[in-house]
Amino acid sequence: MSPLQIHNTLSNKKELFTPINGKTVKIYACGPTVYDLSHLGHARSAITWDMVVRYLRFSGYDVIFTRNITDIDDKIINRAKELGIRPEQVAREYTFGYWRDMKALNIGLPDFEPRATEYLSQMIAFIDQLIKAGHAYASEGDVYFDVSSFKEYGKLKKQRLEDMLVGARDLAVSQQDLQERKKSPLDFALWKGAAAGETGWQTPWGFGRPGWHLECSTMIADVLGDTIDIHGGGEDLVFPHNENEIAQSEALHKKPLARYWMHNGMVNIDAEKMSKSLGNFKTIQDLLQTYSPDTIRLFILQTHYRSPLEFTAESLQAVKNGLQRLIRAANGVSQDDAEKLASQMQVAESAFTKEELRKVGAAFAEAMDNDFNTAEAVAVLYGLADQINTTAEIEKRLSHIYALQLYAGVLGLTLEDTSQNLDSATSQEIMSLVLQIRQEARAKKDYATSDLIRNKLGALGINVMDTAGNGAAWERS
RNA sequence: GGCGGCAUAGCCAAGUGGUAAGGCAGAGGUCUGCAAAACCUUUAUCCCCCAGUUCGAAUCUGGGUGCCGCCUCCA
Repeated sequence: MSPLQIHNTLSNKKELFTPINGKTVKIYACGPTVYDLSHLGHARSAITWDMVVRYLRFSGYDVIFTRNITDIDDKIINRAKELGIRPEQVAREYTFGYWRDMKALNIGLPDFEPRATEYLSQMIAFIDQLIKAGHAYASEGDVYFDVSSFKEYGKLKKQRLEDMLVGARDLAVSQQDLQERKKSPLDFALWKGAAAGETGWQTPWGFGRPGWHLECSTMIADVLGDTIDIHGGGEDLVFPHNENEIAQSEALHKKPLARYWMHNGMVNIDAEKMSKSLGNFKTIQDLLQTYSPDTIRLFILQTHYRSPLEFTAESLQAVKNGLQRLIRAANGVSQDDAEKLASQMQVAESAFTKEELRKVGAAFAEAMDNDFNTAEAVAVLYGLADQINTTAEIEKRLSHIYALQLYAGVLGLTLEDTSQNLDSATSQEIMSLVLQIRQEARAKKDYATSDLIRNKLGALGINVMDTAGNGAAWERS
């Protein structure tokens, strides 16, 4: 097994990755709250975990990957009010939207994808256990986690309780009535009371809905177990979300929630974080109008997952241009090669075992083993493209094409050549051009040429029909 | 105010002690009827500034400056 190193937010260091149980790796990543269209920030997060899962599987691990969907939340309820529809409808619409976008971006399906509304009974049981264990208390229809009961609170964010209290003071002033129900401003809601008629569920503590952090703790315990190998999420979730997950789960189970905590960096626009609240986001749907899924993925993977990623149209265009070279190389530069490629992939696969490609594989693995350094891994892909383009030896070309496709695939890049896919407007123009050339041949009484065109088109399933005075019309037969 | 992170060429971006990957853009060239593609050459004596440690630092230490994130919903 490879000597994979992973940066762990808990220790703030790179650590050698060793799974709890042999080759099995249990991963949980925080998914979206479905109240609006997904944007590039969601894409970065999803692509990051997709890349991690793909590489771990490529390295020989059996990965169990779980990603949740938060489908009940204040933001969803507020959105529903704005739109005048039920929260369930909002959640359903944007859940489908998320799935559509993830599929478009070639992101693999998680092995489990629990939704918060499927976990009410488990969440209620979780709260009940926390109360019985003295880690939570009910207060006027709400239930709060007692932060003072969990000594390690703040270990992920690495902030002392006293310092956090200072920070929480302003909030306490602005939300006086809320704070009066809590023992400490740092205590967070496990359950929020709701008025009758609002969306909610009945519990021993009253009618209401779950706090946001609770679902992740509950789902992890239910789907994967008390301690998982890797927990992933956006950097902005470190505090309070992930910190609170740790508090809930570890207070109850007395075991570490996750051994490795991984966090992806934010996407910035004009040096500011892309976020819903700032309104400066680019939706995945919008981006896909202009850029291919591979372009978006390569744009994200050319930066290390923990670094901030600056979004500009220029850099996305630059990636698009660079990707062209990889695609051309991966699909054979000439038509000849493309045809041979299909029939000789077997040859390529056997040639792939040769020594020179071992070095390429080692370079790729070395990059990825270093905390998933995809920027370096991408450089390996470009190196392969150079090799392909500078040799005329067919066997070497094929084996390197095989390697390029293989490693690109580990990064989730398809390198699919869509350069010859024509839209219908373009097809119309081309037919118009062909028929114009044919018309000029007929005008010169060059019937050999005009008949050749008509017969060839006929063989392609296109009927050409000459008219008396309006040139020729065509249709698919 | 507290905590954390970042500063590398025109742009994007790797590199955490051994003498600056890769991509884009630019320049020159080869090939070509002309293009395109592809290929070759070229583009940071230097990695925000100052001081220090070291035989040796973009990489370590200290001090500045600037930017960002979290502390409130957020991938």
